[in-house]
Amino acid sequence: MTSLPVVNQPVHRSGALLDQLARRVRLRGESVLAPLGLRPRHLIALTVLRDRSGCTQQALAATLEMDGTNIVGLLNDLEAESLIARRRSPEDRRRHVVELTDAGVKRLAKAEFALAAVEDEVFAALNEAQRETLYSLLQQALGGGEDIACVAAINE
Amino acid sequence: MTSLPVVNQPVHRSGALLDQLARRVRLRGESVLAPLGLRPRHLIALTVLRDRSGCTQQALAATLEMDGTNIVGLLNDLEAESLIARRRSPEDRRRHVVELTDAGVKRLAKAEFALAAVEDEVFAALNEAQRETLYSLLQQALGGGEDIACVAAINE
DNA sequence: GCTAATCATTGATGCAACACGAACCATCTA
DNA sequence: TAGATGGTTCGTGTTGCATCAATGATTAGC
Repeated sequence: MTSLPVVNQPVHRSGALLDQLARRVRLRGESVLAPLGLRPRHLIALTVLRDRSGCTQQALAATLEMDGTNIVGLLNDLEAESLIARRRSPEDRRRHVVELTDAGVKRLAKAEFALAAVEDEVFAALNEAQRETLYSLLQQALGGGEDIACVAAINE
Repeated sequence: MTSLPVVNQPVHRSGALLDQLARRVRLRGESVLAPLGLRPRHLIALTVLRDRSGCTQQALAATLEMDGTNIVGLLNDLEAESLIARRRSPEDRRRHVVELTDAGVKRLAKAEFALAAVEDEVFAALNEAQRETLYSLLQQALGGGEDIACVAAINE
């Protein structure tokens, strides 16, 4: 190979940091979300569904990387409050197609608004531009991964 | 006010994304870490301790935002494998000062090396520069927060 | 049309990560 | 000397999952 001076940077694993930061958001977020009748994972599910409405439960399980049985319970919670709706898929009537309802969209917006203070606190050390950068990096990292699974599931 | 076109961006809450991405890393990381006798939270603790060796357990509890009693158990695990050492603080002999041992540093490096493949997979959609940006943003966000508590605890 | 395989659902069981409280010892502080 | 504080131990409870087993509805292979 070449004699390029391989920089050999000290690796910089983000995993632990990510975990820790997520924990902080979750801890504070829980108490903020509670009055809205939501838990962190509900919020995640709603967030995912906003972008990918019309997902199969299987595809949802894939993106959330959760067991199918747990998805059922989670959707039960959300459906009980009419935040999502399950329709049977026309092509394959075994499948349920999950969609965000208007109420769901509103509740999600409400939750995000309520979380503003929380994120301000957790991300206090970052300025506006940095937060935006962080957001788009996260979005990109997540989007690149299992997105395909969901889209494929829809299009097939 | 001015007639500047206020962009009114759609808020962009990173919380849910952060949670979701952290979950992915954790899920994959667990199986990689297991052979090393570590769990995710051990890795987090070691990571924190690398930067802030000589922390009081209280300060550690603050940064990790964990209950003091659980810190004890966590440190017991790490001490049992000689990855950390507890010394009594000279100024206040009630306090334990926690330090990373050489073995701890090595094990941590080993773990991070083992996690390379995991992060490559999870951050596949990000290039090298983006990953580095993400890392420093996370670092900055975390450092800005409870850091003070730890440093203050040491310096007082 | 009979027989798999598949999707969603329910229920049971279990584990691990905590939080929380009570009681204890050693130590510092007033 | 009395009271607060840091760490430790133990017990208890909760929650977020995974996992396994069983069922009903549907589709697909032959």
